Amino acid sequence: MPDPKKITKLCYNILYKLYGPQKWWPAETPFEVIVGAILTQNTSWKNVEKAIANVKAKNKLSPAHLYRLDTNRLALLIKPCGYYNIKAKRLKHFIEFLIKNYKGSLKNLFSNPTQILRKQLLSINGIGPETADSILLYAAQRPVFVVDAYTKRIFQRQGLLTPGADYEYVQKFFELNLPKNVKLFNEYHALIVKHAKDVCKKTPLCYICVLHKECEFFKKG
DNA sequence: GACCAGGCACATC
DNA sequence: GATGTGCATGGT
Repeated sequence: MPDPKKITKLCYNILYKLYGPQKWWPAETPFEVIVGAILTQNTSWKNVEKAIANVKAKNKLSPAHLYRLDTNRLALLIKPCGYYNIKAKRLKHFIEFLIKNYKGSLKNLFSNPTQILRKQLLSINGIGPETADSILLYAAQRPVFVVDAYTKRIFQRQGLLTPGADYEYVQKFFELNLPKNVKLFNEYHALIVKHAKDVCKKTPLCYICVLHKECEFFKKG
């Protein structure tokens, strides 16, 4: 097994060279990041865009507006992104948490240290590890590595992760082998998603795998 | 008409 | 603790 520090960095360099900066998260405000993070659970981003556009069109994209909006009406607005009934409830759960504990202010919520903040987010019904970490990285600008199905799939195929690796294990694999840097983590996760959608899915042996086999670490190994 | 998409909570064993 | 299931639309 090649040095994981070198491999994780090399992977990043290959992806960045292939696709360039991804400019994530695609949102205008931190609050929009959070809404998008909940709506994109097991859902294509295209559908989430439609749902968010509907909410914006009704001028409801703020904690105060969504707090007052009836859950069933909210569900209809976000219908295009699927699971709309459960996602309407999940959005409500987050907003009620924010209003009750932080007077509806993200700035107040984000004044917490990263680990406290993560625990608080995870305590909200409907926010699991990936959603929490997406909020931490892309809305609160914390150096937390976001793991998703793509990340596991790609790095398992390359033999860098064991098939059974759970969320925490995969996250630590990256966090321990990369410099703790918000910009790097931001770009890395975005590049993995880009790669998975563009190439990895369409070929039996994805592009990055091929490049890896040609690289010096695999030749030595 | 299958199959998948930037997960999560809950039931059951 | 591991595994199975419901949630649902829109694109390929």
